[in-house]
Amino acid sequence: MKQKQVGRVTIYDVAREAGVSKTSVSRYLGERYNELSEKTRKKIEETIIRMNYRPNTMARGLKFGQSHLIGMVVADITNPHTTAMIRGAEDLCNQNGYSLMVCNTDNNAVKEQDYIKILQSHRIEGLIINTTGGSNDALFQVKEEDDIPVVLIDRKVPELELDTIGLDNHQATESAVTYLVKQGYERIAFFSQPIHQVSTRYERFMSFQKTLRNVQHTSIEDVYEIQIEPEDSVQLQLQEFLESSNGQTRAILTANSVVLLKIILELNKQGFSIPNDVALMGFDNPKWVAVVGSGISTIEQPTYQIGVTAMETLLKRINGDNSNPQTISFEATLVIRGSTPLVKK
Amino acid sequence: MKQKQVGRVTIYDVAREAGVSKTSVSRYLGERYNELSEKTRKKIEETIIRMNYRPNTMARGLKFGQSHLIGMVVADITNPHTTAMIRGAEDLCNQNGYSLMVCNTDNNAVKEQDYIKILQSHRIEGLIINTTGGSNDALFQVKEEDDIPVVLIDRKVPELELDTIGLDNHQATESAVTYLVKQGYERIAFFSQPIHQVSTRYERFMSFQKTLRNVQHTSIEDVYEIQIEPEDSVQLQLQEFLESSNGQTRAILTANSVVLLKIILELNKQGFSIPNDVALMGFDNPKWVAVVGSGISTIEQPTYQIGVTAMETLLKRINGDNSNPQTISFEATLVIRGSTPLVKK
DNA sequence: TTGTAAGCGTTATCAT
DNA sequence: ATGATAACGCTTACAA
Repeated sequence: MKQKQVGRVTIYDVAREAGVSKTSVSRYLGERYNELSEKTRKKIEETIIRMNYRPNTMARGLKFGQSHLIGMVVADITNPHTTAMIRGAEDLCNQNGYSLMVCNTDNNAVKEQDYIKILQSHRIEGLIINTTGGSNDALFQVKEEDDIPVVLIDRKVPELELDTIGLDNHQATESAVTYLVKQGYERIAFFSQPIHQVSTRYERFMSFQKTLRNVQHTSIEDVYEIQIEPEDSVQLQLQEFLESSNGQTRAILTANSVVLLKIILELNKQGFSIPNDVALMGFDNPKWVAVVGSGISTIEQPTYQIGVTAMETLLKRINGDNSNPQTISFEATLVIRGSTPLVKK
Repeated sequence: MKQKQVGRVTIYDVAREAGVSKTSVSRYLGERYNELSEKTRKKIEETIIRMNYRPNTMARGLKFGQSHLIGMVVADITNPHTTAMIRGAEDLCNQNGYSLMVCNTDNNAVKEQDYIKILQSHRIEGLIINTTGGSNDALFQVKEEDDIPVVLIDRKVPELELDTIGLDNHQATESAVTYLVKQGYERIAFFSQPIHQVSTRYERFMSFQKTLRNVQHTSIEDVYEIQIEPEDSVQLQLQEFLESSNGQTRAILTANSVVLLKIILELNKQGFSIPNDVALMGFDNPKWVAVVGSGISTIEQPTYQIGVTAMETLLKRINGDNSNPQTISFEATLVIRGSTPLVKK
């Protein structure tokens, strides 16, 4: 029973057309030209082009136990930070003969686990994951049982002992908070989506508290965990902060650009002015922040580079590097714009 | 010689462990439980879970000539419009047992062709492409020779007779231009990246001209083709427009959000005010436009829905629909914000 | 230089 | 109800 996919040319078809054996065609594909006569080689070359033959990756993969596939699981593909990392990973992926399967989990742990299973079925040779934090067992299993290298990107999972590429959140937060204090802000609030489970938020939160205590010697903790979806209480939380700090100079630090945008929308809606009523600074540096008011100051990450490095690390592991898992943390850069001016006394 | 990938469990391993034949395991996988005794079934089930077995998609694919893979080639993954379409496509993809391979071409035709080849090698069962316009031969070949359904998304290729899902650019442009004229703008300019080759830009440009002639009875054509990268001449082009229209009320329409951002940056840099010096309206509706000045008016596309529909169309074709290629054009919605106020006479 | 045959993991066919 | 076997497209010993 012929099950062959309609229209697909196989190595056997090429061999028949060229009047040689499929072994010879395979030799041609493997570029082992020294094992081929000039004539045969030409004939095969011509036939392959004419028939538009493309080697079947699945058959090759079956033979070698290799898929040439890398899995990349991201929490939110609509986030510019994510897409920049994808570009970095993809560029390197292709330069090394791999293809990238990008999977978007929408921050949903169940989706994440499902995707991991699918990727396992596709016999990916490596996995880069920006995890929700809800699939530790699955990740452990991929790494230890399947023996497939896993690189965490952006978000850490301390208990997992995996290569981790991301931002030096402590340095980043510390420099941001220190800067805000130096600019003269008396009350500084930190706004983030739910802090626990996601390491980036947690690290930024911890460093925020710590730095504030060290630099400002305050015991007030203006930390707000907000919900972006579905119903948001941001409005109330914002009011709470602004009322409690009435008369003081104040600034808001946001954990990422999604929160940043939300805060700006709310401030606008409630008629507060940036930076007169409240200064503003946020993690991530999407291009649009330059055109909001007199510009929003941000904490820029080398996003593309993070993607590249994650893939580099993965490739090293694929190529047999067995050294201890490492964490690479990139330094952030403060990009100062109009939203955090020096406070006039 | 064992070439088996280290650590990967096969159907044979499961069979041995469970003390049955691999046929039985295969029956279990195919959920043909009526051909299995209760006891055997339990035993297999238990073994599969214990060994963490995952069926090998490549082997399955080889057998069936199916990969369960869909290719999606996009021109710019950092564009929010693109990522929204990807989400739509991906959601539907997964609901139907397919996986999506997303490839980013950076608007580079060579990269696009390379990706198409790779996807062919992976024996994708369908292709969704937001094409640069530089791989018509390759696309023709995928469709006609490989007999793999191809759906164009966003950008059309008239000579190719393919299903095309996108925006009704004529309706969108017409309503935008008409609106601007009604608001009282005397000079309206259209800013776009190079117009030819990319159908969306071309259609918007054509409708821009046509509508302007019909509604404004003008023969002035303020059309500017700009380069975003590497060196940009936007500054000069902007000055040219603003000087030549000195004394008139004027507006700028941008072909997409990338151009929009560029224009805003330049206007800011040169000290022009929106909307006092020039009104502004752009295609696409990224979230940030709401917080720039008093908001930028935009032409919103149902991006997610476009992605979903593209995938729906592809699935229909995969399932054997042979009817004539169709073009589905979605209606745009004007989202009016502060950048296009009524001109006071 | 060229070809034959076995095997990769899976499913379908045909026995038993 | 269960198992042996062939086949999918490809590569590689091994043989000629």
